[in-house]
Order: sequence, then C-alpha cells, then structure tokens
Amino acid sequence: MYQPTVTEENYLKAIYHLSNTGTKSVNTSSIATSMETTAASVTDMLRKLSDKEWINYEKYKGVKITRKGEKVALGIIRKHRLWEVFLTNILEFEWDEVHNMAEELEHVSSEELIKRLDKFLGHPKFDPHGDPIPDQTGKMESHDKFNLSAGEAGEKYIITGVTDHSTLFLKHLRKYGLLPGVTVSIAEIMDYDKSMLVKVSKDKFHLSLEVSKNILIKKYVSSK
Amino acid sequence: MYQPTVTEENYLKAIYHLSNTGTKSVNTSSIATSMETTAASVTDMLRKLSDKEWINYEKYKGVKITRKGEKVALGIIRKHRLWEVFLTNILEFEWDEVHNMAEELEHVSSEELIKRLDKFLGHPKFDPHGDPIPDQTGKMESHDKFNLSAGEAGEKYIITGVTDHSTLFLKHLRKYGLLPGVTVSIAEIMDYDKSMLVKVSKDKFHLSLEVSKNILIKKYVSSK
DNA sequence: TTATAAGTTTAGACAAATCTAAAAATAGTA
DNA sequence: TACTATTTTTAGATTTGTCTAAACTTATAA
Repeated sequence: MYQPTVTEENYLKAIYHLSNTGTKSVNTSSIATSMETTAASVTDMLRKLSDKEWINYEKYKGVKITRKGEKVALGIIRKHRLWEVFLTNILEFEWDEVHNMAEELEHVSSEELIKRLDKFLGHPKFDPHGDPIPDQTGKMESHDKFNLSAGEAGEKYIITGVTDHSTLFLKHLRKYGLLPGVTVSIAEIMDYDKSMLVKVSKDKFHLSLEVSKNILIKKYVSSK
Repeated sequence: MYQPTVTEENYLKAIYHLSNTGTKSVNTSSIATSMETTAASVTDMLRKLSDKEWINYEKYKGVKITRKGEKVALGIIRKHRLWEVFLTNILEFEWDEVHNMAEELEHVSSEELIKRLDKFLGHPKFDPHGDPIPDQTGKMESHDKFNLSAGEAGEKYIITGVTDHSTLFLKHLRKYGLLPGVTVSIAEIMDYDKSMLVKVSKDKFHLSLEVSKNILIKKYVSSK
C-alpha cells in the first residue's frame, strides 16, 4: 500500500524486536531508548505508523505491530541478515564489523536484488551471529535456544547465537573463539558470582555471568 | 571536513558529469533538468554546496566544481560503477537493469566496504557500460573514445561504451549484441540519413544515426 | 484516597529539501 | 540602445523528522 521511508522502516524493525525480545510491553520510552531519540519524537512517529496501519496504537496504551507492519519488519530483517552473510562470507569481514554496514544496506529497496543475493549466498538459514534469516514470506527457523548462563556444569553445548549484538561484545567473544557453531563444555560454575569455567577445544577460561547471559546455546548431540 | 548528505552527493555527481560531458557551462537550469527538480531548488542547494566549499558559485554566473567537490563526486562514481560490476558479474543482472540499484548502493558510506568489494571483483578498470572506474585517489583510465557515428565505411571498431545510459537504449543494444568489447565493422554509410549498415560477428543490420551517435568506439587493432 | 512520581502527549520550533509565484538580473534582438 | 524574453534568485510555504518544555495521564505509595 504505502512505501515506508527509511526512518519508518527503522521504527518498525525496532518495534518488531521489542515485541519479540523483551517481556515488557512495547511502550513509548522503550522505543525511544532503542531508537536513541526522545519520547516526543516517538509519539509523533507512532501516529504516522498507525495511520498507515503498520501498528495498532492507542494513546497512553502502548503499541502492537500489525500483520502488515510485521511483514515490513521481516523484509528489512531478511535484507539485514543476508547482507551480513555477504559481508562475512564473501568480503571476509569479521562478525563484529558488519552490523553498521548492514544497517545501511538493508534499506536498498530492490526485491530482485535481495532474491539474487540470497541465491548467490546459497539460501543461508542463519546470519553470522546465529540469528535466523526470514524467507520471502517471512518464515524462519527457530531452534530452541537458551542462555549459556542457564547451562549446567559437566554439560556440553553448541553456541547458536548472541543476545547482545554490540561490537564491543562480539569482539570480546571473537578473542576467545566463541562463535556460532563452536562447542563449549562447562567445567565448573562458581556459587559466589555465577561465573563459569568453560572449555573450548583445548582452551579453558573463565566467563562472567554478564558474558554467559548474552550467549545463546543448544544441547550438544554427539551423532549427526 | 563535512559529511555530504545523500542529496548533496547526488548534486555533486550531477555537476561533475555536466562539467565533463556537455560543452555548455554548468548553469542552474541544466542542473535542474538533470536532477529533475526546479531551478529554485537548485539555487538553494548551490548556496549550501558553496558554503561547504564543494563548488565555486557566484549568483547568475554559474558553477564550477572545486577539488574537494570533485573528490566527493569521484568517490560516488567509483562506488556506483563498482556496484554495477558486482550486479552484472556476480548477481548476473543484465547491463540495462543495474543503474537504479547502483544509484542506491552508491550512498552506502563505508570506505572499507568498497575497498573489499573492489578487491573481490579483481580491481576492475571499467563498468559494464564501458565507463572507467576511478581508483581510491580518483584517477581513472581514459582511452580515446569517439562516436560510432564518426566511424568510416570499411573500418573495424571495438565498442567501448555508450553516452545514453537509459534502460531503453541499453535494452535496444542488448537485442543486437552491441556490448562493450564487441567488434563492429561498418559496411556502408547512407548519404541520405547517415544511417549505417554494420556487421557484428555474422549478423548484418542497420543502425540509425540516433543510435550510432550514442555508441562509443575505439579503432580495432588486430594483434594483442 | 490523595499526593507524588513516572511516563506520555501536545505545543511550538527548527533544519533539510522541496515547491510555486513573484521579483530581479542577464541575454538576445530590433 | 532599449525592449523583450529567458534565466535566475528571492520570498513564503510545505513535508519529514527531530527537539525542548509544558501539560496531561497513569501508576505508586503513604
């Protein structure tokens, strides 16, 4: 119906993420924080997004994304994650370097371009951070991830993703070789601060709760 | 010094092209035509570009691009042409399909991205339309092109580019296999309308002056 | 339950890029 | 040269996305 502007696309993406990630309701101030702007600006934009039927919005009552809005958001997320795969796999950037470039590339409008990029990359299912890539209809895989901080001593896990996508955090993980696909065994969990001693291939090291909380894992299954 | 906006980048690109292409001076109305906007809007923008020292501008006296402005323009042109190579060589688009996508991709800001893209593509010297790609310092090859309409009967030439970049024209040329690199012999030039009978591999066909005027060629050299 | 705090919206303003209509400057021509 | 036509600029508005400060609503807690 309407063609969203770049700003509208970014708001819808933020609202989509807030709807699915946090447990709190999607309110004006949480959007303001995630968009790094003021509550007043958000209110203005919510009216516009509501007029275009991408969200349901009632004053003082918070926001719910509509089917239409979700479709826009998933389209942008698809583009973002495909470009991230391109940047790491083809142009050989590190996983902590690609986010800002993908933030720009995701707004390039051609659907045909993204279709061909997807094909060229071999229809990847996950981006370099382990996040699933929606297909053209918006569907995506979602394996039952949980936090490394909820893992048990003596168990073996595979890293599937992260919840903190900041460059600082990703760089930190890269230093330890903690990338999606890597196997981690928990040797010990400290009672005092919930920090853990982990083993990755032949290295052993300490992870704070702050770090383990932001790493997503699945159970290690030996065969296949 | 200043970071140009997308609009400023597009104005500088247009002014650069007008400075180098046409013989007429770069005046307000020619910029307005090429930017598909009004003379009033152009005047406003010229003041801004002048404030930022990308052009020298005197009221009613027309415009001259500065070194700084030329550097900005060449950076955009470099990005545009590298993305065009990517779209045709890697994503297998036709040469008449890539322009609009490249118009968006050229404004993605990362210098490192374009450096790696250039490397990935094998440091190409020309884009799919035969236009030279500036290097990081703004230098580019410029072989002595001339118009096919200035060619002589009985002579053999190699297509090096086009002067009309419209989809309509490029599609027309593609139908005849008239692409950069292809060899063309002029069999006959009609006195009446300056149309020409040309031979391309085994095909023979007629080209109007309208068409031949927009094809760039160089002399065919048999060895090497 | 009422006072206060927290969160949200409105009002009014601004910068960027654009427009139309009118005024001013330059160019072309008799 | 002087008149007219063309080109360019100015003036005043508009749209998008933003801001601060003030007003308003909802939540919290004595």
